[in-house]
Amino acid sequence: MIISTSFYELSRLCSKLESESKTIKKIDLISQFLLNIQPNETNISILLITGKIFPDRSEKTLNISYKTIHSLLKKSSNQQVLFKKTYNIIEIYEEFQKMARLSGKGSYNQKKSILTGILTQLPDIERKFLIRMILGEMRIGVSSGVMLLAIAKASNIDSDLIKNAYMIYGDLGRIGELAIHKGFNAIKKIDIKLFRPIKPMLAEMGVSIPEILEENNQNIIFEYKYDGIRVQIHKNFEKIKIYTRKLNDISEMIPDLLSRLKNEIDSTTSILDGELVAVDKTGKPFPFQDLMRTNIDRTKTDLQYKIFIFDILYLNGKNLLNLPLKERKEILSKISRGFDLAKTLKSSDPEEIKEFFQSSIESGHEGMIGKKADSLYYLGTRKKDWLKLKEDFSLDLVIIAAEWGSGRRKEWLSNYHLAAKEDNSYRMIGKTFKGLTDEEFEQMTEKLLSLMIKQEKNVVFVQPKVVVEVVFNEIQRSPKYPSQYALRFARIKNIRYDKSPKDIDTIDDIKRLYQNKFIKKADILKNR
DNA sequence: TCTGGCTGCCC
DNA sequence: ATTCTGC
DNA sequence: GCAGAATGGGCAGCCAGA
Repeated sequence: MIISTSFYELSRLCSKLESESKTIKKIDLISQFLLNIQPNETNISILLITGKIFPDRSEKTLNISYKTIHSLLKKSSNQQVLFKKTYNIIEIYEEFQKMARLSGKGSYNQKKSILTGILTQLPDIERKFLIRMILGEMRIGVSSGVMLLAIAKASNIDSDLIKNAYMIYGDLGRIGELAIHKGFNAIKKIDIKLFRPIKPMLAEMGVSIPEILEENNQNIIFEYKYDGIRVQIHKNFEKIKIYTRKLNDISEMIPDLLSRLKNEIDSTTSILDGELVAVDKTGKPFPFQDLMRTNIDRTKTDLQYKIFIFDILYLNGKNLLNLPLKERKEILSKISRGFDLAKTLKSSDPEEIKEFFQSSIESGHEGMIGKKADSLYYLGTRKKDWLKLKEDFSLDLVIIAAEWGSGRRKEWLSNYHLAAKEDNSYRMIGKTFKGLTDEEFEQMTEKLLSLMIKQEKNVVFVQPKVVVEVVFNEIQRSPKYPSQYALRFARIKNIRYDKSPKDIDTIDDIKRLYQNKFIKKADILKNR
């Protein structure tokens, strides 16, 4: 007789994982669990433990998140349920599938009633983890990385092989199922397949040009870093698809480029890596924000899409991932018949490299990326082999409010509302939670509480006294903040207890910075 | 039919 | 996306 | 050095409710 695993047992595992900090022990717990459940539960258990519900390469979504769950919990908290149902893992998963299939009129309410049904029946521990699964935040210290190791342990297959299979296949649950129940040969067989996107390699943050040169033995290829959407192009003769970093298909966004790719890439089959941007007729790039505005009337602008290709992963049936970058680049330049390639520089002269960086900035781009010339293409991971440098800016701003954190930041005010000066008041231009150490969070919490004016829900409003130096990468148009501006990627660089809020930067300063960026960037509002 | 809120997905 | 922290 | 957690802004698309 087959005994299916209850959702309670899965929740118990999650609970144990939450209280266990050692990675090795987590791996132990998970692999034991995976070996004890039924074969047809492996796939979905892996997805649920890692908070995924649906695999990376999947169009399915629940369209349920924090707000919905919060409102359901408020309503259902006083309902008494007399007959509790016990769910097994598969039943829970079927409910998720059912919710994902719903769409159209009445679907949202239907989803809510399904979810309420489940939530009211589940005991606390199961409810807690079910909610976290839906939110995609398990907070149990297990994401794909640890899960891969657990699968490797349970299947007794080398973890690098498992990892590689996952990065190629894009479905951790299925990889686990194959590894544990079909074994080594099934995993080894997994190879790149056209129109099944693979996880792109990622870059780490770099500090400086000398650091990049030193890190990589001077043997570096530098490349412009374009501010757009990372895209992976799959091409089989006439058929072309474009995928994003998270493996979603965005081919429909750029029909013009598809036909250019047909004509200007000389290959029968290929997979290419690049960045999608929008430029005006002089070649100036539009801000990222405007690249994303796909539903405005484009007939009144001179906006056109471009992809700058910088890598090739596959050509005419051959996997190129294990060729050194410089060889992949050579192949790429051979097959491009006029299609745009990312601008590159091979040099170890710091002065020349600095000029290259400056020219990227002057052309309106984001910065540059230094890549080790003999590095292989590591799927889905950040490696020191690729180091990025971006232009950044800084402002002195004042904290006008703060939000209580969650998880390990529960006891601290950890998310700060930042404001610039305007006349004699302060106008909010964004939030940040980045840049402080635990110790600094602690001190900052104490300081801000001493300046508290009032608390509303999760937000503590304070007298504008604490000045911080905030680093960011761009000033954006904001539809949400009264100042009409917002900072992109804001983080605190320094706490300036020495500085008075009277002397901080002003909304006028910010406005000027915003307008200045259009010297280098294209302006979508110009012709409208 | 319009508006606003929520979610997902880009960064 | 960026940053910090524990392993 | 890696993996995970904690959170940022804007835009499109969908749905509910007025």
